[in-house]
Amino acid sequence: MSLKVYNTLNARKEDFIPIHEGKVGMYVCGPTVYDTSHIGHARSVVVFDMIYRWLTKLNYTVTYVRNFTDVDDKIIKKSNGTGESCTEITEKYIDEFHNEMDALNVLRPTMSPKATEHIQHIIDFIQMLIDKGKAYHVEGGDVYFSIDSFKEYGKLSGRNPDDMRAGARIAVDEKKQSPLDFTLWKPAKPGEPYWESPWGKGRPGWHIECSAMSYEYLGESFDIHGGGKDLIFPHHENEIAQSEAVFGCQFVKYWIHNGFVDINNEKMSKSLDNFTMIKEVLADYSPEVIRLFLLSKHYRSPIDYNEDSMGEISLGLDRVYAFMGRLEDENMTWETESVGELWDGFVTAMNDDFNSAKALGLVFEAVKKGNKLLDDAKGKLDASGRDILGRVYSDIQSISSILGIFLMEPQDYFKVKKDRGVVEMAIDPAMVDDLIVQRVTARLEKNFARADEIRDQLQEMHIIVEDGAQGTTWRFE
RNA sequence: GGCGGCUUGGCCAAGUGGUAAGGCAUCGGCCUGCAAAGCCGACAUUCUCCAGUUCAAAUCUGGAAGCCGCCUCCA
Repeated sequence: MSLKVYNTLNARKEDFIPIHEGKVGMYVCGPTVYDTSHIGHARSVVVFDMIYRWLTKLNYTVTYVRNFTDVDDKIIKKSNGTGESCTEITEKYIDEFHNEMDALNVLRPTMSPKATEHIQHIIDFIQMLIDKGKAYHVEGGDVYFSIDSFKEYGKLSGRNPDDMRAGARIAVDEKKQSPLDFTLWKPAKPGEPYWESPWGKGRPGWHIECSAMSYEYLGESFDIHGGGKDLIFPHHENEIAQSEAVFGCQFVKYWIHNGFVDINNEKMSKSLDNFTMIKEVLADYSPEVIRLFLLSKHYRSPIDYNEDSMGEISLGLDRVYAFMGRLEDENMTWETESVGELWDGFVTAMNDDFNSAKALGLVFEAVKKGNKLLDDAKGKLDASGRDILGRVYSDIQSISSILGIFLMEPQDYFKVKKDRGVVEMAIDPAMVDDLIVQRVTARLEKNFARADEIRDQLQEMHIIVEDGAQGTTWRFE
């Protein structure tokens, strides 16, 4: 049972066979650091984090590179607007990005290179393109890639250069030999950041940094290149053109692209003013709820962010933790050697193009079965029951290390949730405990009217009372 | 205009040609003083529609309708 990956390049699922046995080179396009990251960035990062973890679990030695684009027109524009230097801006947002991704329990890539730290590599790369007749330098300092020099242009996005030439939406630039040619190096205007180059003072275009940096860290040819669907054209198409034009061999074997996050069924856009930032989401939901949400649909499908979905996801997470809590009450321990049905199903799901949605379905199915087993045992689990549940317990632990969820101790999870509620609702826990004690007393005295009155009172504070075998507990709804 | 994708129960959603996972919600039941939690049962003879291939199709082919994305910065 081997890994299958949907490859954008061939528009089908393919067996994953790395170029070098046992090793995987993976490059994912990171953010342009000129603004706060939104939930869409989080999806891409979390999805590739899951992929990275899974490849590692399959015993591949993975070199995972995710860049920061820290030289760009948008950064310059922001700098002109705020008065901060470009470096101040990029460092601020790189820090913020790292903090937010750490909060979301995302593993750091092997390398996180910045474009500005690879200017010489970029210049060398452009020079190689010029030397091979694939790029040209025009008066004024621009260097363009020549589309006509690369016959396979369009193979990733399924576009035909002739059709595109006819399209009215391509801006025509007098200096370009063909309207489709794109910028490799652009001259600096007064006041703009610049680097010295054979073509004068200037800065790199957007696409070239990824070709240069991926070559630097992963070589001429590597296994996986990822990013959001929107990058297929023109960004990734142009990367292929640059790299294959220079090296004459296949740039990337598997192209993986994640789908978008919609907000209330609408695309995030400036005009709708509905960009939902990661920090806002983190303020409302726990990191685990966010990860669970982002992984609850297949990574290539669009996913809709809205309050109802997040509420449902949150309930689902409670359910899993409640089950884990029950297992721990039975003194289950983590036996790494023991592998159960759940893990086998999980492996199959993950090997089928990283189907985390299917995998999560399996977890819930196991929770349901496990709960039934516990109920049927009525507190007296036999050896076979303990064995089955022990495997489920271990399997969920293993799964948690891949999906990056279900990582907490159940009691801690519910405590954190409760603490969060206490702060948000401005509740005094001592007062709640006092009411609970009063209610317990009333119940002992069979004063059920009083007991229910107290419960109603707590209910108004969004507090649910639960009379369990180990006594009465409370939680927020 | 060019390219691509999606359409599965009230909602979200998985689905490998062999007869519809899972979650949320709802309705019964067990448990409970009553609840909550948990469990059990019910809940799509059917997968947008039409036609075709096949012993067999949600899954393949052709067509129609609706929705969405990319082609300009975008995860």
